[in-house]
Amino acid sequence: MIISTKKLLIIERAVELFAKSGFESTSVQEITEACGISKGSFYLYFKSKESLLFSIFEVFIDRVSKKVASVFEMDSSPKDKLELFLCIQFEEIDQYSDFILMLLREQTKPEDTELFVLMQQMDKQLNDTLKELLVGVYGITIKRHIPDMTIMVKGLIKGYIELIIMYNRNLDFKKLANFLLYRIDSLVSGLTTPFLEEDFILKIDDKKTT
Amino acid sequence: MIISTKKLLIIERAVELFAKSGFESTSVQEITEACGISKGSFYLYFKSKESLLFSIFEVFIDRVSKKVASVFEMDSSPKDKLELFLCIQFEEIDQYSDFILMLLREQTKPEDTELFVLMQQMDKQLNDTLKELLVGVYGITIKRHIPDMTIMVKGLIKGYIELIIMYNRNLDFKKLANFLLYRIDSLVSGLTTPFLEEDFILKIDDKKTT
Amino acid sequence: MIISTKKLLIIERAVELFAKSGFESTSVQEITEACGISKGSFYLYFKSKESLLFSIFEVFIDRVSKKVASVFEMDSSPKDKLELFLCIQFEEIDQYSDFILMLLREQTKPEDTELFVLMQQMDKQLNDTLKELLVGVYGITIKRHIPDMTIMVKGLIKGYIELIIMYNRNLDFKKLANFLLYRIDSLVSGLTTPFLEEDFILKIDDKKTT
Amino acid sequence: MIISTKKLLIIERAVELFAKSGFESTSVQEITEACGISKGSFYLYFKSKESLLFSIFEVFIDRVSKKVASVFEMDSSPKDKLELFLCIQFEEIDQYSDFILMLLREQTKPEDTELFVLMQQMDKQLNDTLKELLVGVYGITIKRHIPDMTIMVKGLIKGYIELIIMYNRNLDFKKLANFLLYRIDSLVSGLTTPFLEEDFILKIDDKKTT
DNA sequence: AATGAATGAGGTTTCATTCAT
DNA sequence: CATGAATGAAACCTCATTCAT
Repeated sequence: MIISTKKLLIIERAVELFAKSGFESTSVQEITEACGISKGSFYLYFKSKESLLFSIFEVFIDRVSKKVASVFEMDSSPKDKLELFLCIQFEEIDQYSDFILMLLREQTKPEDTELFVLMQQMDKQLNDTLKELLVGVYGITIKRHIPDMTIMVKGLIKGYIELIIMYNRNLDFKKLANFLLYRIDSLVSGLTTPFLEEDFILKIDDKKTT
Repeated sequence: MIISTKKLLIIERAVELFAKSGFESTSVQEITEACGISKGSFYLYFKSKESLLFSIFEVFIDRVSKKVASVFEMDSSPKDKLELFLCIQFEEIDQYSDFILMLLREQTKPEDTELFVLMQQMDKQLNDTLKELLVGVYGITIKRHIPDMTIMVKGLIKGYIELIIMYNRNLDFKKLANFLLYRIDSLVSGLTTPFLEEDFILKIDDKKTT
Repeated sequence: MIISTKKLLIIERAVELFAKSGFESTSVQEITEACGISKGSFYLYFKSKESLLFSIFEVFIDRVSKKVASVFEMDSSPKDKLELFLCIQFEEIDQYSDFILMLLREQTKPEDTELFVLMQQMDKQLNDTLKELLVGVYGITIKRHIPDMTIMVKGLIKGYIELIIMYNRNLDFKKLANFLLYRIDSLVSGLTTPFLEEDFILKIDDKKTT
Repeated sequence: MIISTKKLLIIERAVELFAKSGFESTSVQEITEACGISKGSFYLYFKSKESLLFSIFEVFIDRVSKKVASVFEMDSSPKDKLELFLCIQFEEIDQYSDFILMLLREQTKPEDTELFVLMQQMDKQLNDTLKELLVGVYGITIKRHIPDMTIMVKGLIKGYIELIIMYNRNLDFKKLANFLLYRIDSLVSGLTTPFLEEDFILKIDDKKTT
């Protein structure tokens, strides 16, 4: 991931503009104007408007991945790792929140798009990470509940992220992560029969990678 | 809410197309072709492309509202009502799922749009309903946890809805609702100190209505 | 000129609307709405939107012609007739002023249009009338000056009509006609060499009728 | 007033087309075809079709203003200046005649349009110029007759201009100006009681500038 | 590397007119 | 006589992209 200064400039300005008005509604013209460069120059750095979106996403994923990786390299208890992981989700998404909101809104579905693939890879990565963390914390007995737990933990995270995004709330991420840790505990302790089959997530993620 | 047959036809086809390709990326041309009518006819039934979006939303809200209202009128235990409520969310959103996904993706932010107002009203209504149901089930001692519980329950619902939407999974909504009912039980029983203040949701919803 | 009640209703409402917004910018829809009839009905009475314009013009010409004819039938001095003629011009055009203004603005040039022909016939009629009146007042010696005098008298009339039209001024038409009578006298008394050839107007009007 | 070559090309071709078929009836398509450029290019030079009209008008006013200004700077008798002024009116309007005719026909009334304002400013300027010239030639005793004289002189000019415009007559402008100079003399010498009040024009022009 | 003029396909919308009822 | 749903051509305008300089 080596990116020229100019390319980064375009990415940064574009993130802001996309966040404000959406992808379709932001013209290349507006982007180049915001960068103080010519329209022609844009195509020197990006093959198309869509490829810019792709680059933005790449940069974002790169950042999150690095942070998550650092969590695993740390020498702390599984629970602390899970808590840290939750915290990172909030921190990162807080920074890119407007852009993420745009992505949610605009990303056109076509399942073959490069961008879509990227999003799915990211989701799979998130699923894997969560699984590892949950098994780390609750032992292998949790395994049959992984699909449900993954969905539910992601749901809880999303619930609070929406608050951050939609209402620009400044929340104490550390406290929130700690709070959620105990909610996850509650959920786990109450589990009996899983709703989803054990290999549910697996199946989905397999579809993604093939 | 009386809607002519033709208008309803357009709405239905449009929901499908919007779901597939997004709002901006679906042309009026495509919609009318899918309906087997002329481009001019479209504007007989809708003032503009955007007003179609508005109508779609109205129809959706109308349907959900009626169903939810029927839950409250029923003569069953609070828990059954909550379970039924969860079930309705899944059923309804299953039907309109693709369209909802599109809405999430495309709805341009401007906070003054009629459409945006409609969405917020719907959210407030959802919050109120949830609150009433939760208090019904868990008593007034739950009150200080209402903001967190609202966010979390909505998060759990969203988690599974995403499954439905993204992967077109046919799930057993009744079983899912029952499953979630017990998860909510677990969450409630583990609650200690709230993360959000008691009047948090209130504040947000107030901002919406003023 | 026998016109059905409904047809007259449409004509009247259309005159108002055309005057307000112009011909091109007034839709048949608006006209029929103003009349409280259906769009289909319009085409029962008029072959097309343009034919409506034609009808309006016909009605207007019919009115002016009748009034002018009555002047000639009167038993008064030539000068009084000329004065009366001037007065009629102001009165009539005052009534239809807004519509006339629209006509000036919008009438598309194409020299073959029925409407254009009608306008030219009307102009020729005006020229003939003026000629007869001027010769009546100033004798046959005025003949060589008829082209110039026609142009100039029409110019003077137009100058004041513009005042009426553009600024909605309520002027005393009788006084104005009398005032202009003396101006015409001044002009005639000062004439030496004509600027236009004697048969100038003739040539033009001939072109019109062939 | 610096205008790019291409912009000027569009203006020139547009003037011709507008003159032939009117503003509303001339499509941007037709204009660009006449210029040998693409539809998209048009919007590189003009924000909208209406703004083109505005530009055309600006160019025209600019030209006339410069010519009129040069008359005042000349070192000749007042009468010669008036004659020259009349001549310029005919010359300029001859060149833009068709377009002017279109303007008369199409300019939609709304009194707040930028274009409308421009037209009124131009008229006021014309009134002021005429007043100055008339006072220069006939002395201050003419003052109480200025409103009537302004209207009438403008009427006379218009009478002949219509000839030029409607019938594409090539007239000898110098001879015509000289001819009209004597007609104005006649009119002035015959004046007794004014028809319009002395401050009439003033009032109107005041309304224009406020 | 950088420009910006030029393109043209495609978008939304309007509207005069027709025709089955 | 009357209706109003339906049509489809044509209008204005936007925008991603290309290319000669």
